[in-house]
Amino acid sequence: MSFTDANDTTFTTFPKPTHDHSQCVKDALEKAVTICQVRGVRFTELRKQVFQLVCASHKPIGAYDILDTFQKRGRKTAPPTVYRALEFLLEQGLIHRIASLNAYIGCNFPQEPHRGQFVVCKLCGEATELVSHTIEKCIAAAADKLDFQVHSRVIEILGICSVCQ
Amino acid sequence: MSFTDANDTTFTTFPKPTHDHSQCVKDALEKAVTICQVRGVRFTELRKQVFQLVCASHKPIGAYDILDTFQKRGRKTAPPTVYRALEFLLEQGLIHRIASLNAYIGCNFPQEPHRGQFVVCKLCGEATELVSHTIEKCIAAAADKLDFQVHSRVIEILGICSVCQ
DNA sequence: CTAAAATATGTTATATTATAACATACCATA
DNA sequence: TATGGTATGTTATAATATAACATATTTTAG
Repeated sequence: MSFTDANDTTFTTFPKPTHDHSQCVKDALEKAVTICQVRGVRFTELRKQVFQLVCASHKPIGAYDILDTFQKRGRKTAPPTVYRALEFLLEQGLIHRIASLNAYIGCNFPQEPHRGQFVVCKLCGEATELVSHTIEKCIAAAADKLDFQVHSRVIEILGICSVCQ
Repeated sequence: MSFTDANDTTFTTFPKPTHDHSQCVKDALEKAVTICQVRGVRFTELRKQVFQLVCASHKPIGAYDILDTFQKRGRKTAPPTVYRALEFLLEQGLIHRIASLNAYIGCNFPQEPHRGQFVVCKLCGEATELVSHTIEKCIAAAADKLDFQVHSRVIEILGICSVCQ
């Protein structure tokens, strides 16, 4: 599912339409449970449900989509409930926020702390995560030159994926 | 004001507090006028005013800040007026949008089409633009690997600038 | 020069995304 | 089992952005 190229970039490929997605969500959830256990943080039922909704597709999902789903399921929910769960998941690195879409996506490498880099298809909405050490290095070098302390980065590549071309 | 390093990255330095900013805005405006003339697009009074407000500082500025300024000046203005001017300026590459801040900043290299990369200080709000060809190349390589057509990118580095440390 | 078309702006209303502030519930542990 | 910390519920509102339609201005073709 993920591989590393000559440029030292780790990819997840765009998910094949054929892949077993329910398994994919199950795995992610299991991983997340373990991570939270190890860290001694509380992966509550609410947080689990939000996490599962975010992971329910490989398309970034909006906070209000999550809200709508909860409401359709008959759970009376207000925005802060969703946003607080998202905040927790972001802090734990279990999901990422795509700033250019105001949307959230499950993280493919939750074990290791890292800054995600994203490739997002403007047509189908599918997104995939990269971790390019070359880009990291290049940013680090530039920051160093400017004597700038990097706290976080937003790297998002928008365009058309191979399937949609 | 701008220089290029060994990594093939063009920087604008964070603006010195001492620099002659009114001159800086004047220059930017002049450049913009020329660019629009050459392209045969209309740099109307409204667009000029919005451009000048965006360039009035080196901090990214919000659409509603611009709106407020217009209103304080006695001009009755509604959001679409501002957003349409911003849209024009973005299309012409005269300004950039900082997605992680929902804010807009003047472009330092408006002549050449390029994708800006930004370094933004979370304390003082000052921002500076990079154009790193290494990052470009790295992204291009990754996109190529994924058979992905790149339309646009969002690259934003957030942290603390040298002055604020 | 003028009518028609294209472009730009004004105006009203509303959509979308996100947070503040305070109340209540739950849970770990001493 | 009281207590303090953490999580969630609830109400209201802030902040950002766009839709839809009306009017004005500019450009161009005849």
